[in-house]
Amino acid sequence: MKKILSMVPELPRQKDDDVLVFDQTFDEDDFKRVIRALHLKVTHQRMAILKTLHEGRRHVTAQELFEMLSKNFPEIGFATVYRFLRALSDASFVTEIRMGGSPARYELTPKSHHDHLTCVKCGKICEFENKAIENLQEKVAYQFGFVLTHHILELYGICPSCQSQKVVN
Amino acid sequence: MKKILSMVPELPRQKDDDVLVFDQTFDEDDFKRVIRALHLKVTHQRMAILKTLHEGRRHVTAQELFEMLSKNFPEIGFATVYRFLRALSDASFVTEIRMGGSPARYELTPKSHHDHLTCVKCGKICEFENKAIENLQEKVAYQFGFVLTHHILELYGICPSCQSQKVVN
DNA sequence: TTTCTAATTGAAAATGATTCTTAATTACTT
DNA sequence: AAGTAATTAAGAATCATTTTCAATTAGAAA
Repeated sequence: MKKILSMVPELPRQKDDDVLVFDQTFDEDDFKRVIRALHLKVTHQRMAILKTLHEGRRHVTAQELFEMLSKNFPEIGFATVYRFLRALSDASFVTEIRMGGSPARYELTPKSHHDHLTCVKCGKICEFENKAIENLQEKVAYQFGFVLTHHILELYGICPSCQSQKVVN
Repeated sequence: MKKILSMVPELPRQKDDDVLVFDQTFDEDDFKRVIRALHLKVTHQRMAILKTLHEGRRHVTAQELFEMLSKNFPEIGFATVYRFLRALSDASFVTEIRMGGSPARYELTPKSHHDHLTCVKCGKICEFENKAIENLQEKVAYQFGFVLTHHILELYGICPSCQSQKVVN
């Protein structure tokens, strides 16, 4: 039972409702189950994509994923990668993160939902979960008569190490 | 083929820290001031872009803006629109909203910051401001040692009128 | 006002991410 | 093992956006 701690640069001070998020682990059979749940056939390519998403770095772009896959799987096409990522994210098995105009990044949807705190200087991504914020979001939606389906919360700022860097321009 | 109806569809129940947001008004001289503040020359095109942004619908795409401009200004090119929107948003005079893979939408940056609540069925956009959420965001950033620069909070859900619609599919 | 020059423009080409099309291959029936 | 519908790789197509470039223009200087 391997726990993956994604790119958190330095241990933040933990306090009340902010927690680090860990991924669950999957084996081959889980992947097959995921693919079948989408009413799709189990192919080498799809297995490889899920495996790579699971084992590799978090928050990868479709291009990065394609390049990682190409090493073990030279004949894979990126249309296949995009196609399957699309299917996975439509069904919420992966989560798509979009920032600015840059390419979308993908990760296996973590069990417990989390949001991102990104450094605008170095691009470091921290993850957090904050129930208090989520409760307030529900409250806002309720006031407008909406039923919430999901949300995107992306915080941007300057991380500790970039703060202590000299401004060179 | 989703129509985006901007502005607030029905008056939401107002409660404590959620408030509707209204833009300030600008005149020609204000526009000139904005352009000069960017160290750019005052041109017909730039004046027209600001005017249209100010008078037209909120949350327009560059294409929509281009089409609105074309009516009074047939020879304008969309490179000009994109170019100036970019300059304006780099300097935070306009705010860029990106959702999913669809084209960016722009609005003159409102005095008071607000976030969006979007209906996933009809695309209706409501705006809200919630200081309590923003305070919590600062708190999260502080816990990670970050200094916040900005944030994106997009809530998605089903609006009252779509909730009461029969499911056809 | 006229002159000058660097900034700006429109048009079209270029780019980058993503999606579609195709004929060939493959997974899962029967 | 055979049949067939789904899937594939490759590349073309698309879509939003950016860049290029020669021609025009804003605004400083004379």
